Formats: sequence, structure tokens, C-alpha cells
Amino acid sequence: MNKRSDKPETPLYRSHLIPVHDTVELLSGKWKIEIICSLTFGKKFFMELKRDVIGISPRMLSKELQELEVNGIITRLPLATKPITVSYELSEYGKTLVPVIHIMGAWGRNHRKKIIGSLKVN
Amino acid sequence: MNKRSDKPETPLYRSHLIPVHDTVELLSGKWKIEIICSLTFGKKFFMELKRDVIGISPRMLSKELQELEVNGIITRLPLATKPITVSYELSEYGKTLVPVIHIMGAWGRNHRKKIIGSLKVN
DNA sequence: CGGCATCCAATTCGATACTG
DNA sequence: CAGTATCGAATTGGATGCCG
Repeated sequence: MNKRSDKPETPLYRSHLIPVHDTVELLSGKWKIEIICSLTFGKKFFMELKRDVIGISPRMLSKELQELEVNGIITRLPLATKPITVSYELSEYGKTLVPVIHIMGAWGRNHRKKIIGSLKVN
Repeated sequence: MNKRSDKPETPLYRSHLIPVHDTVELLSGKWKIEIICSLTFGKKFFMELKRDVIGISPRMLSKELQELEVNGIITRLPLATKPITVSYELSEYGKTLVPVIHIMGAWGRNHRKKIIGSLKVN
């Protein structure tokens, strides 16, 4: 206990709620983070993503890619091959989201340790 | 374009997926962020929270508070009044989550600006 | 007052089949 | 190959009433 104050130094004002929700919702889809993860390693074809993201159906992959695209996180690059192929990549803007995800992951990793530790009393 | 590399300096490895998901899911409930926001201003009674979080039903408030409690984010403090009253506060551990939320909010605020800007072509 | 049980509405997700 | 359409299952959230 090195602190007695009840309040954190940085309260969360109501004006912050919407932006935080935006970020949470953008990442809330069941497969979004995994898709972004795969794309941090470079450009991928639809089919490669489907192989990377184990268990995803084409329906969900398509849907979540569209959501990421309208948010500017990824760029869709259709190629005039035969049959058509489409590759996706993280946009420069999308890359600004990666550090945020890392910070969330760091907290989550620590949280996992804490929760598992708190179960050892079983 | 000050960079030519396709890959971000910090890829997201698959080992990061679960911890990131943990953090997202912890914040994914419809009212969780707002509850945490309210509690960053100090201890609150159940009833006060219900007034603060406009539109929430007692059922949802109770449910989300429980989820935050089992995750160690908040502390439940029942008082032996008549009738019983219960107050909630952010735990010291829960306060470690606040900076993460702030970072998510900062990204989201910028994202909002970007998205709204991209609609001005309407 | 705090919170649980029940029931219903809405949203999300999965499986599968189909098209250009 | 890269999606879309359709259907059904599962999850999530809301309204309400009851109880200690």
C-alpha cells in the first residue's frame, strides 16, 4: 500500500465512453483480432487468411474483413486473375492500432497470471 | 510515405491472441466501461451506479458487476444497514486497467475524427 | 435495497449451398 | 477463388416480478 488516495490520477470522464466503445467494438468480432494478427505479417490472400484463421467460415471471414475495411484498418486489393483473387493488407492507418492491441495483450497476459494464481486455493 | 516496409515493427504473434481476447471480453459487456468510468470517481452504492449508468436495469448492473468482481477489477462492500446496502469500488488492481482504457479511448477518439472526415465527400 | 428468476427480443455466429 | 444467401443455433440484452 504505497497510496492512500481512493481515486486514480486519471479518472475516466463520460466524454471518453464513446471512443472507448468504438475501439472495443472494432475488436469485438469473434475473429477480428486473429485476422489483424495474421495481417501484421504482411499481405495475404483471402484463401491464405482462411487457412491462417483456423475454423473460420468464408461468411464470417468476408464479413469481418468488410468491417475492418470500412474502418480503414485494412486495404482490399482485387487482382484481375482468373479466377479472381483478392489480397488484403493492413493499411498504414491500421498499423496504428497494433500498438494499442499490444498494450491490451500485455495487460491481459498479466491478468491471466493473476486469475490463475487466485485459483490455486482450490 | 516515410516508410517502405510492409510489416509493422511489432507483429502480433498467435501467442498474443488469447490475452488480447481476455481484455476485449472483459470490456465487451454493454455497460462495463461505463460502470468502470463511474467508479474511477470513487466508491459508489449499487443505487448510485444505477443512477449514473443511465438506462441500465438492475439485472444487467448486477450481472456486469459480478463479472468485474470475479475478475478482481472491483471490490464489493456489503454494509449491514437496514435494508442492506452494497457499495462498490475499483480495486487497486482494477486501477491498472484504467490507463489501458485511456489508450483505447485516445485511439478511438482519433478514429472518430478520421471516419467522420472520410464521410465529408457525401 | 440489492439481486435473482423467468421469459422474450435482438443480435451474433455457424453450416451449407450457390454464383460470377 | 472470393464471396453471397439462407437457415437455424447460441449468445446477449431487456422487462418484469418476487424475495430477504
